[in-house]
This record gives sequence, structure tokens and C-alpha cells, in this order.
Amino acid sequence: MSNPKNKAGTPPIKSPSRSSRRATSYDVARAAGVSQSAVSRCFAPGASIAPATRERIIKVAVELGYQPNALAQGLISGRTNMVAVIISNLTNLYYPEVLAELSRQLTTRDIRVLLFSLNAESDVDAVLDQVWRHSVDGVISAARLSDAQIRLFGEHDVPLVLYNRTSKSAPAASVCCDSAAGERDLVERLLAAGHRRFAVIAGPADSYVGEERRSAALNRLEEAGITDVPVTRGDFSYDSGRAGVHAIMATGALPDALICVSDLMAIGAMDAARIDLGIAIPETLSIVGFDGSGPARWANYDLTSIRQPVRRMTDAAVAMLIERIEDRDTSAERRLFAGELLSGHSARLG
Amino acid sequence: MSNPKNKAGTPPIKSPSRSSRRATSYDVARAAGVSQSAVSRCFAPGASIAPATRERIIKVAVELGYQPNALAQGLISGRTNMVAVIISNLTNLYYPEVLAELSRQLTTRDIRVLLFSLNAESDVDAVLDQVWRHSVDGVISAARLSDAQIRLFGEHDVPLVLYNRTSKSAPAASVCCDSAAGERDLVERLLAAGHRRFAVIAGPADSYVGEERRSAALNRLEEAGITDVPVTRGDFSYDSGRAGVHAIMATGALPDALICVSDLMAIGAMDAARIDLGIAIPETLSIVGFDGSGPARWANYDLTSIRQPVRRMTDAAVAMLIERIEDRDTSAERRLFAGELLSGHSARLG
DNA sequence: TTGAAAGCGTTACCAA
DNA sequence: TTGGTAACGCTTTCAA
Repeated sequence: MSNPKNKAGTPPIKSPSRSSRRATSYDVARAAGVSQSAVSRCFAPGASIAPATRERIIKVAVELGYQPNALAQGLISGRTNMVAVIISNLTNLYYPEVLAELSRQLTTRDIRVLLFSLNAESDVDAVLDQVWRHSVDGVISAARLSDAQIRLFGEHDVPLVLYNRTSKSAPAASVCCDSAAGERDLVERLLAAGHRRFAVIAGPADSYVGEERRSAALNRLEEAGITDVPVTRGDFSYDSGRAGVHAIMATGALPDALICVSDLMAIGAMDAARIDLGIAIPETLSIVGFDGSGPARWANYDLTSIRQPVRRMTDAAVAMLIERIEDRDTSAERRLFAGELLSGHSARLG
Repeated sequence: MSNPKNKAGTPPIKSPSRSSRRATSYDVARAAGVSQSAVSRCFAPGASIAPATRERIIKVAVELGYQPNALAQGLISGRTNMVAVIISNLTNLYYPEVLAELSRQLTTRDIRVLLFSLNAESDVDAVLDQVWRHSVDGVISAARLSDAQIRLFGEHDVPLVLYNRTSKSAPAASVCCDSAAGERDLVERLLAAGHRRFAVIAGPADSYVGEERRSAALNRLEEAGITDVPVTRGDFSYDSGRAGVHAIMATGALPDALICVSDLMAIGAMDAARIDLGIAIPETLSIVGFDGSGPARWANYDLTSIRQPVRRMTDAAVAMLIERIEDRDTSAERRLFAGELLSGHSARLG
């Protein structure tokens, strides 16, 4: 009875009907006539094992359909090869692109994605609890976290990379598109083309990027001596962009340039202007957006916008995260990427 | 030395700088003066424990910030409370909505989502390997699985629910929108309005729903005696819809009704027709889509389409999966949901 | 109701 | 290069 597994001499399997229990490293070891340790080493990256032994074990492992149990691996090694991705609302046109790209890049590096998608009501703290419990190796968050929440990552010693967010008081690694520069750029081009009567459709007050874009636009306008700029707020949705146009027109303002802080709102605004109000774009009204998401490039809209370099940004986010997983003492760093101007034809540019 | 944790009397912690190790049930037990088993019971659903004890333990647990380790729980109990969601391409307009809804519903039931998003090149078998390794409780797949792959779920005893796919030879639970009925419905309404010259923009030949919709449309047309129908194939993208229109026109055909098997292609087709070719929609050409995704309802398109009842479908998928997790002998079942006609204004209907 | 002890399936460490 | 053994942090019997 040298079987290390059944010290107590367990009786025949209890449920013979459900016989196909998953093979463990012990099963492989027994069948290959080696120790369980040998099997483990066989699947470890740079372990010392004789080629012959290795080959024999692999053969048996394949026969038995053995694959290491990720739970057990994670429990003992402290690495799960899982990263949590927290994203605020998937219905936003821009996030699916980011998520797809993140997922692709993480998969490439043999890391799995544990997805947490927040809807408005959902509780971030509850999500974070799950994050701790599941021992993920790190977190990429494109959702709004409070400074206190960011600090929790330090306490739990879980690497974090923020996507298109930052925090001044709590230091955290982050990857952002330079919204301010992009927005200033757009405004300058609009000014150069002779626009003087501006209006803005901003985002919700608690949106980091939304506020950054709004204030960048207003600041640049102020520098140009333009201060009387009607601002209305939307929630980044198509409908809110459409409603925004009506809200602005209702004030009696007659802008010749409309700045929307997201593409989706810009698209809603274009439809409202052209279809509801019969305004010619860009002849009578210039409209600009931000993000460079798919529909912005559809022929019907051909939006003038700033395209975020999603590929490079997600690339950087993943690289930064892995760096911090490998060396937890890597200090906070903020990487800022310039957006690319999509000229489009929804605005007259100078 | 009655500490059950340090039998060997381990020396002081190795890295004092990184002191904040996560509290375990042993830590809580010691601090509360109870056994580790008591702590475990305290966090188990219907365990027998004295209210007083329970309260004391909870108090200590909160103080220490204790939370059960999901890995250890999963390893011993065989339930991870994780479900894998496999989805083919996130950039499709319709999938993010499905994913968001699935994520929401699973979260409600205290289940986490392990996301696998396939891009064209990625290897389904590699994804499945990861699924087995991570011991997920079940899988919802909106990606194309071969019959052999579906059978693997049986062998591994992992519950599976297919979303908008089925398999005739390998039995599997599935939730689908009745594409055939929806498409027939659209065709009938188009026929009733007097359309006689049809064309179809279909999906890739290996798409289940795409083919179902294409053949349903062609069959219904054949019943009406219309057989000479030009068909071109796209890949469900905007660009391919646009290209499809040009391809059809290039054949010399002059359809008065264009059937697109997805909204995104229908939108591309509308832009091509109106913008590239100056064709009036729906006066000169009726265009219909399928899915009822967000942009289909934008004022500029106001697409005539079939809306999939995403909420009810995801609801059903989650319910079916949980049923099979709880009782693995639940037999295969196929639930078919009728789509809802979105009249829109991109087609003249009878 | 409580506690002790046996796993779950690995990796990490040590001696051989 | 190998095998033995101790964790990892929990749930689950089984006795008390």
C-alpha cells in the first residue's frame, strides 16, 4: 500500500455513474511511475527534469487528459494569472473596443480576464470585495474609483492601473489619452476657421474625462476672449446628445460651433441638428466629438473628432500592470497619450 | 505552542516590510477564541452556530478585514461561483449589449464572469483548456463551437448554455432568437407592400444565425415565386454592408428591397445607397436589418428590423445554466424567443 | 453547538 | 535530477 493518495484505503468510488473525475498530478505520477513532484516540475517553466522522464510524463498526461488545476496552483503559488477588468458601462460605444483590445492583449500573455461591468447602481465596494477574494494578480480599472478605494489596493498589495482616470491625492499608475490637449486642438482649429459662437455638450459632473474635456475647451475659448458659452450636460448617450442640442437652442443661442465631449453625443447632436432642425452641417453648424469610435467614421457622420490610440493605450496599460505584478515596488507613473485628429467633415476647420 | 498554524515554530515573518498578509480564518479564530471550523461555519449559508458565537466572530472578522479566500473555497467545495462567458467579437454592435446584460444578471446571483473574447484567429480549444483548468461552474457561449467541442463539456461535466447557436448532433441547452420566423416576417411585410425585386446581404458561410436568416428569407421568397435573388456575403461589419450594396449594383440588378442579415450591415448599406448612390430610402429602395441594436434606432437610420429580446434571452440563459449547475442531469432544452418587429422607416411595409 | 482532523490539488523546499 | 513532505486556506465529516 504505497499509494500516497489512499492512505486510509478508501472504498471504490462513490458515484460510478459520474466516473470521469478529473485526473490529478497524482494519477499521472502513478501511471508514469514517478513522484507527484516530478509531474509538477514537468509543467513548471524552468524546472530541472530529465528529458526522458519529462517525455514519459507528458505522454501519460496527454493520455489521461491531465491539466493542472488553476485553483490549486493559485492557492499555493500566490499567482492566479487572472486580472480583474472593471469597466463602467459597456453600452458606451467606446468601451467595447477597449475591452476587446485588453482581452486580446492579456490573452496573449496567458492571463485571464475576470470582468466586472458596473451599471449605475452597482456598488464599487462590492466589486472590490470580490476582487480581493479572488486573489487576482492585478486590476485594470476604467471605472471611477474614489481615493479611498484606490488606497485599498495599496493595503491589499494588489497592483492597479487606471484607464483614462487619475487621482491626484492617491498615487496610482494610469494610462490616459490627453483629453485636454486634444480638446484644445479642436477648439483652436475651430477658431482658426472663424467660429465665434460656441456651445458645449458636456458629460456628467462626476466624469473625469468629461470634465477635463469641458474645462479644456472653455479655457481655450476664454483665452480667445470668448466667455459667453452655453453649456449643457449629457450622460454620454445618443439621446442625451440629441436632447442637448434642443436644450441649447431653447436658450435662444445660435452657435456656429458645437463641442461635444464624446462621439456618441456628437452623433446624437448631428441627428438632432440635421433631422429635427434642418441645420446644415458643417455649413451652418460645426460639430466636433471625442474618442474616434467606430460609428464616428461612418459615412453619414464622418465626425470631426479626436481618436484615442486605443491599441497603444491598452498595450501600455497591460505592460504597466505586468511590470507592477512582477515588481510590486514599481512606483506610480502616469502615461499620457496624444490623440489623433480625425478631420472628418462635421466641422469646418482652419 | 498550541498554535495549529505554526507547528514547526516558524521564525519571524520573512519580509517585515510587507507585513499585511491577508487575514485567514485561523487568524480570526485565534483572535475570537474559537476554532477555525467555527469561523468557516460563520460564513456558510445554513450552518449551525450559536448567535452569540457568530456575533463575536463576525466582529473580529470585520476588525481584521477577513474575507474567505475564493480559491481555497473553490478547491475544497468544487464550486467557484465563476462562469465563463465566451463571445466571438466584441466589436459587433450587438454583443456588448448581451455581455453587459449577462454580466448584470450573473452578478445579481453572486456569480463572477470569466471573459473569453475570441478574435478571428484565436483558438477555441485553447480557450476551452483554460475553462477546464479554472473549474468554472458553467459556461455561456455565444461563439461557434464544433460538435466535438460541445461534447467535451459532457466529458468534463461542465454545464453549457449556447446563446444564439445550436447543434443538431450534439445535444446542448440553448437560447435563441427565432431568426427564421423573424426573417420570414420581414419578407412577408415587404411582399405585402409590393416589393418584387429582392437582394440579400448575407453573413459569412460559417455563421449559424447568418445562414439561418439568409435561408429563411430566400425560402419565403421562393414560396412567393421569387427565385432570382442576388446574394452577396459580408462579415457583419459596417464596411461589408456598404461594399455589399456596391457589389449588388455592380451585377446590374436594381432591387427595390434589400435584406441584410444584421443591423450593422444594413446601416452600411443605407449609407452606401443614400450617400454613395443617391438612392432614396425607403422610396426607391427598402432596406431591412436584424438585431435591433442601439444604432438601428438612431434617427438617421430608424431601421426596419427585428429586435432580439436580449433581456429575456439572457435571463433565460442564466436561469438554464444555474438549473444545470444545481442539477447536472437536467436534460438539454432549446428555448426559442420571438423577435419583435421594429417598423422603423427604412422600408415600406405592407 | 463546537472542535479536531482529513482532505482539495497544487508548488516550494529540502535532502538524497 | 529526483522524491518526500510541508504548506496554501478553506469545507466537510465525525466525535464530543
